[in-house]
Amino acid sequence: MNTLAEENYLKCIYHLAIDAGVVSTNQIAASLNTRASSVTDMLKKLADKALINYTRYQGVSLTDAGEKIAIGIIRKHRLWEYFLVEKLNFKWDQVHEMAEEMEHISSEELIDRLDEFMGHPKHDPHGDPIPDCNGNFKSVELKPVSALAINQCGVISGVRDHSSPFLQYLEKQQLTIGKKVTITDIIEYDHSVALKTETDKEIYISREVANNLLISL
Amino acid sequence: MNTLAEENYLKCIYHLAIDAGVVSTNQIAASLNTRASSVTDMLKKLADKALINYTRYQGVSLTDAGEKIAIGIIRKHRLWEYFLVEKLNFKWDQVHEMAEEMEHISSEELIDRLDEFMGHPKHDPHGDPIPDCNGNFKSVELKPVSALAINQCGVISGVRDHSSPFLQYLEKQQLTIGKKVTITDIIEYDHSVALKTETDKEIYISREVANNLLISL
DNA sequence: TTCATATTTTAGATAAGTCTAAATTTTTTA
DNA sequence: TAAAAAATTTAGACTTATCTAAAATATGAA
Ligand SMILES: [Mn+2]
Ligand SMILES: [Mn+2]
Ligand SMILES: [Mn+2]
Ligand SMILES: [Mn+2]
Repeated sequence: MNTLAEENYLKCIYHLAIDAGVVSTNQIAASLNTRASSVTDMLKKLADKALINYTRYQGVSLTDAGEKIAIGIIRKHRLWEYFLVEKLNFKWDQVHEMAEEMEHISSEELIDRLDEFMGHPKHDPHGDPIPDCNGNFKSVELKPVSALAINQCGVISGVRDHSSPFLQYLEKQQLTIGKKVTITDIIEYDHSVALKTETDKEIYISREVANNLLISL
Repeated sequence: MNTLAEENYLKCIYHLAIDAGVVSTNQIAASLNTRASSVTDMLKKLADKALINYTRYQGVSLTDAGEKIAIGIIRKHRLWEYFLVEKLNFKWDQVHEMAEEMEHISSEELIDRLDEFMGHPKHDPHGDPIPDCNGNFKSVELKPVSALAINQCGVISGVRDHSSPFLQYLEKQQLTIGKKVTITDIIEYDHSVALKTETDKEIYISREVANNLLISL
C-alpha cells in the first residue's frame, strides 16, 4: 500500500484542489509545512504510481485512483473524529490531531465496522460530510455568515477555520453545529455582525468570525 | 517521543525478558523478523536514550524508563483489541494485526478515555492482563493443560499461541476464555488430553494444543 | 586449554523522506 | 518583449531503519 507520507500528500492535494483545481508545489509545501524541493520529490513518486497528474512546472491534480485514496483517508479521519467526540466525550477542538494519526490505520473492515457501530454518521464534529464506504458523499453549499443579509436565517453547519482557539470561542458563544441563527444587524464600519439564536440571545461577532462560520440556508 | 521502530523493539524486549531476564540480539532478531546487525544498531540507539541496559555481546534488559514505555504500548495494544472484539464485534483471531498498528497512536488521554468507555477491562480477548493507567497489573500464574493431572479442573484463562489458526480451532472446539474444564484422561502414548466442559461435552486435544492452552486453577 | 562454531558487532550500502543551495523555468512588470 | 522576480526543479547531503558481508568476540567440546 501507500506510506504515511504519501497518504498525507494525497489528502493535502485533495483539500487544496477543492478550490483551485490544479494545485501548485508551493501550495502543498505551505500546507504540509515542508520545502518545495521535498514536494517535488514526492510528486515524482506519486506520478510514478499514477496517483497524480503531474507535468514539471505545471502543478498537479489527483487521478481517479489518487482521489479514491484521498477520500478514503478523509473518511477515516472524520469517522475517528466523530468517535472521539460522541463516544469518548472529547470536545470538537481536541480531536483533529488524534485523527491525523488514526486516519492512517489501514484496515478497511475496521473503519466500516466503526461506521456501523456509530450508526453511519453523515457529518463529523465540525460539520464536514463523511464519505460512505464507496467514497460517496453530498456536500451541501454553505455560506459564510459574512455573505448573508440582515434578517436572513440559517443553521450553523460548518467552519472554515478548524483551529482550537476558534472552535473554543464558538463553543463559548454557543455557536455550534446545528444551531439556528438569524442575522439581526451588520455594522458597516467594521463588517461585524449581530446574530440572534433560537433562544433570542443576541451575539456580536467580528468580520473574521463571520467569514469562518458557515451556514446552510 | 519514540519512533515506531523504537516502540516495537521495546515491546519485543519486554516480552522476551518475561522468561529470560536478559535478552540476546538473536532472540530479538528472530522475534522481529530482522537481522542481528539491524538489532545491534537499534540497541545502541536505545542505550543512548537510556531505555535499555546494554553491554556489547552481553544482551540487554529494559531500564525502568524503557519498561514503562513498553507497558504503555502493551496497554494500548490490549485495550484496542478489547475494543475491536467487544464494540466492533471482531473475532479474537482477527484483532492482533490491527492492534499492532493502533498501539502506536500516541495520545495518553485517548487511551485513558477508551479504557473508561469500556469500563476498565482487566483482560484482553486472549486473556492477557491489561495494565492500568499507571502501568500496574497483576499476572495470575497460569498452567498449560499439559501440566495438569487427571481430574484436575480449572478455567481457560489464556493462550500461548496467538495465531489465527490456533484461536479459530479453539473457538470451534468452544475452548474459549472463561470456560471451565476438567481433565478426564491423559493418553500416555502421545500425551494427548481429554477434557470435559461444563456441559459435559468431551473434547480431545493434542499435546501441542494442551501446551498452548492456559488454565487458572 | 584450545580450537571450531555460534553469536554479535562493525563496515559499507540502500531506500525513504527530508533539507539547503544552486540551477532552471515561468510569470510579472516595466 | 526583455529583464526582474517568483516558482519550481535539480544536485548533493543528512537521518532513520534496514540489509549483506566481513571481522570480532564468546562458547563449548575435545
Ligand atoms: Mn480534522
Ligand atoms: Mn473534522
Ligand atoms: Mn495481540
Ligand atoms: Mn491479545
